[in-house]
Amino acid sequence: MKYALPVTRAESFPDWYQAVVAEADLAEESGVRGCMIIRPWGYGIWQRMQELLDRRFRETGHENCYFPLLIPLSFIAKEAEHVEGFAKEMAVVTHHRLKMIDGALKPDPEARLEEPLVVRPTSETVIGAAFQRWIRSHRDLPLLLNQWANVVRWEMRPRLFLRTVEFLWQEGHTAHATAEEARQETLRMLEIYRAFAEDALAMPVVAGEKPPHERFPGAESTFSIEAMMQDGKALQAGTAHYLGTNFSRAQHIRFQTEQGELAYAHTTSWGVTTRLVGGVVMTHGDDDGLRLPPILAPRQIVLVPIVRDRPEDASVLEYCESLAAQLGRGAALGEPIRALADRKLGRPVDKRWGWIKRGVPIVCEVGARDVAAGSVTFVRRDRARRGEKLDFASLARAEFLERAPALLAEVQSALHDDARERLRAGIRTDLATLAAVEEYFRESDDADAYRGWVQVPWARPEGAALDAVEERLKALKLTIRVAPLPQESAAGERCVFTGAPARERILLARAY
RNA sequence: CGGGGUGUAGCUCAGCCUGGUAGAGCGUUUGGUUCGGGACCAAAAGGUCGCAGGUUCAAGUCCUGUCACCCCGACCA
Repeated sequence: MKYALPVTRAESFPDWYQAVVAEADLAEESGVRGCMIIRPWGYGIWQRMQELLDRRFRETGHENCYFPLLIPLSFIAKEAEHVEGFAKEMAVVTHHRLKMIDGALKPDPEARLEEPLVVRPTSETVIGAAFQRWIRSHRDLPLLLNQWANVVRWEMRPRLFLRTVEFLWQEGHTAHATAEEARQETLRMLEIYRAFAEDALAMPVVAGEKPPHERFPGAESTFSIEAMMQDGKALQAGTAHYLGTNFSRAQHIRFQTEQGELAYAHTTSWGVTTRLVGGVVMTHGDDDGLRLPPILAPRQIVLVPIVRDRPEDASVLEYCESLAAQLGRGAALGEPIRALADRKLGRPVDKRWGWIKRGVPIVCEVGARDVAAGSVTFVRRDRARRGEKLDFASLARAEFLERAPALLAEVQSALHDDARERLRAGIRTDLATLAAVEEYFRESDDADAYRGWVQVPWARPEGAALDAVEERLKALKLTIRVAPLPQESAAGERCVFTGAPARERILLARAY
């Protein structure tokens, strides 16, 4: 069987991932380690994510703003755990001028900055400094901000979209009068991420709380949504942190309460990144390339005119253009349909496979026969093949126009259903002992064999006991993903690590 | 930062051991045949061999230095 990609998922999942990113025109290496060029199709997907999320943020009272890329070193130094967490991966600006020295362009020693600036790895500290000035009274709270920005973390092992040195994200930062309100905000944003992943990305996730050693540096508690990729690994797809008063104490974010007393504000931060694009690839992609949920697809229906340098070409092109325009006046999934008549020069077969690989939900071919018959021939990308061949269907033009919204909705829910079933089937809950877990994950002949996740009872060990747990998990390349929310009672169960009475259940998985 | 690699045409790579006229496939362009389920034939264009030194009559090839990137570990959205 011949597929559109040079490598299948079964042959090598990592190679397959790279092939999709390249063949679907999502992104490419830039020549600077860890920094990627996001191509128009990949950026279009990110922009759709931005549009959909930004709407939800604004609906919940958040305002967008923008803070600087460069942060004084002294700002970062204020929160001790924060420094420790990020110090090792910081890009630092030390000079402001270049000079020709011995024939080479180098930083001018005379132009050394008095205080080095770091390229933001996240913005808690700069935004906190502004909060400190803006928040004086309980009337200034809550303060609900968000920014869309790029950040830099000097990661050791970059992979396109999944872990890049520079990445795009949104970071929300809020300040509240009480711990309770800040905790609610944290959970509210977690829920927005969960619903967005499920509804827009058709990517099923488990939302929950991270164990202490996986917390954001400086956070009181960290929550995340975790998605299961087709190789069984977990991908952290969004995080929300309750920061308590850690940052406000470090940065003197204080206000006068209604009673006139001085109190520290409780802050939160939350974010999702361009990693989500990689998550969509590894959730929905198949051996013919990307498959995009229609809500996310920059183009939902693409019409490929079958032209062959013949007089009838003009009527074919006109048929495509008018069909695309008509589709665009219709609506699907709550928005106008995004249709495109692909008039670019080039061979129709190449264009067709290009759109298949890019994951367009419905790819149409319109030739002279369709024009004559008044019909539309199309492939649903979510189930593109019948046997070895593309599964083309044909409908009368009017019928296609009428059915298009339903077809797109069907593709959206079919992708979601498939992924949801995979997540459900991929979580083992019946491994009652650590030995059973170890056996399950033990390296076999095929080290990358699909293993999925394991849910086990957990007593929340701390200190040395937690370190011991970490060490055992590390040997299996496992991590604790989250304690899923909402938690059912774990009463009567025993922690698989310590044997102590369980307090909750946690998910173990290999992770990206 | 430790270990292992790779830099040669737009892309993927061969050539290096054993120094002697710069190569292949894909892609691109042109012409022709074919053409609604990734067609075929022919021709053409395209490279200061990562960079800097050195050895030599002669360096892509040997030596030294340097830079970049990739893979495996520690780190991570």
